[in-house]
Amino acid sequence: MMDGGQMANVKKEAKLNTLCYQCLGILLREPQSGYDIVKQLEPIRPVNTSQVYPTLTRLEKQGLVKSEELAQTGRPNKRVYTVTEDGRDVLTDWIGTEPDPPVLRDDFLTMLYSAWTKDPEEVVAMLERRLDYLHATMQWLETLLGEHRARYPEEIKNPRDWRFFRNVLLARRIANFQEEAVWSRGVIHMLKEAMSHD
Amino acid sequence: MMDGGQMANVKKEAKLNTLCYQCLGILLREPQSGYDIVKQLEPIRPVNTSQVYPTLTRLEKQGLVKSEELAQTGRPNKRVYTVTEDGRDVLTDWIGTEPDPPVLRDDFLTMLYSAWTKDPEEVVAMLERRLDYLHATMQWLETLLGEHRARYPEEIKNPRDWRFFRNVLLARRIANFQEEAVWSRGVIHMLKEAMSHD
DNA sequence: GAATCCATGTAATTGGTTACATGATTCA
DNA sequence: TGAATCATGTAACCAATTACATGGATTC
Repeated sequence: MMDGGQMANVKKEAKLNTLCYQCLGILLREPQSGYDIVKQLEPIRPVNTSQVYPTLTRLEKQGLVKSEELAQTGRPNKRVYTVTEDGRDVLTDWIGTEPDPPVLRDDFLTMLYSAWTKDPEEVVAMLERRLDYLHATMQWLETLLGEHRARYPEEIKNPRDWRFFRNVLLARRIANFQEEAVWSRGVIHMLKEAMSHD
Repeated sequence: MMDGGQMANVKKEAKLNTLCYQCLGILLREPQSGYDIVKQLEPIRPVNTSQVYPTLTRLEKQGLVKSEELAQTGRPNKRVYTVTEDGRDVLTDWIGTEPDPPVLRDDFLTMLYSAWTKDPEEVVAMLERRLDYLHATMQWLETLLGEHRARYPEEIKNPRDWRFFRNVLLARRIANFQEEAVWSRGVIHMLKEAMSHD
């Protein structure tokens, strides 16, 4: 309050990376520890503790989050982080700005890129294993989505509640995997067609 | 030929990253320069020259590619790289191994994750701008795919030709964008529904 | 006259992964 | 008895981006 002008400066100087905004977003839903964040972030963006802990320390130094030690019995103490007013402002100022184009890193597709050097049968086998992976991941995501919808049947309809966006973002990922499964089956079909003409 | 045993060792020691395999794959299609690789890689995986040039130097030191200077008139000389036998072996040995799970980096989705802090109208505006981006990118990819299919109508049917895989991989990216566009319109619809009930 | 294309690189910095260190509790 | 979960961190390394440097040819 007293040094509002200085705080505004801090806000403008801060150039944060994606992980910072992801941490702020997750902590705004509910205050929690670095360990919790890593687990919550797993379905969206796998990240290591060795990256999260220093990030939280940095955010605290910048005054965007604050923390307090929470004593626990039978397990190690927790350091629980909460988003400050400044942190919330930095996050909401960022939302709506022009994002960088999305980037997909997928070694499987890199392999397919040069799969013309392989026997078509081998490529079919690769795609079939990929389908197994896609189905397994989809089932996991569908379980998460089902639980979410069962637990918050009303909140997921309210765009002012974070559960609305968790609902649609989970649905999007599932649709994405579904679409890749359809495509994979199409490519398998094309490969088998071509093989039958030899 | 003389030191085949040593070469086999080199092959096994080499632990390459994704970019290395992408460079080997692109050079196996056709020998070309670092500059060419950056441009060819653009629709799949945007990468800087400052990462590609050192990578090619490293691959050459490992004997996986070889290069020769190509004199040009009216423009700078080119260093054209070609994949060696060892390089081809390293690449084909890698294809078919278990790939790391794919990772999507997308700041737009990170923004949506915390978009419950914003007015639903603002979120609708964000999604509509996203649709513009999606349509523009799709049109670009569809142009590339159309040209490819027109130029190689026979080759794209042959799974022993790299053009087959370029065809299906481009189609996959387009389907992906298409699917996200459908999803975006769905979310816009849900937001407008919720807004009308206030 | 300014911007873009062609062409190759180095240096500095940030982002991200892997390995290491510690230690109690719970479950198979 | 060994593995997994909870919990926090540091150190070393590899991956990737940004900035810098150079310079002729072409296009607007």
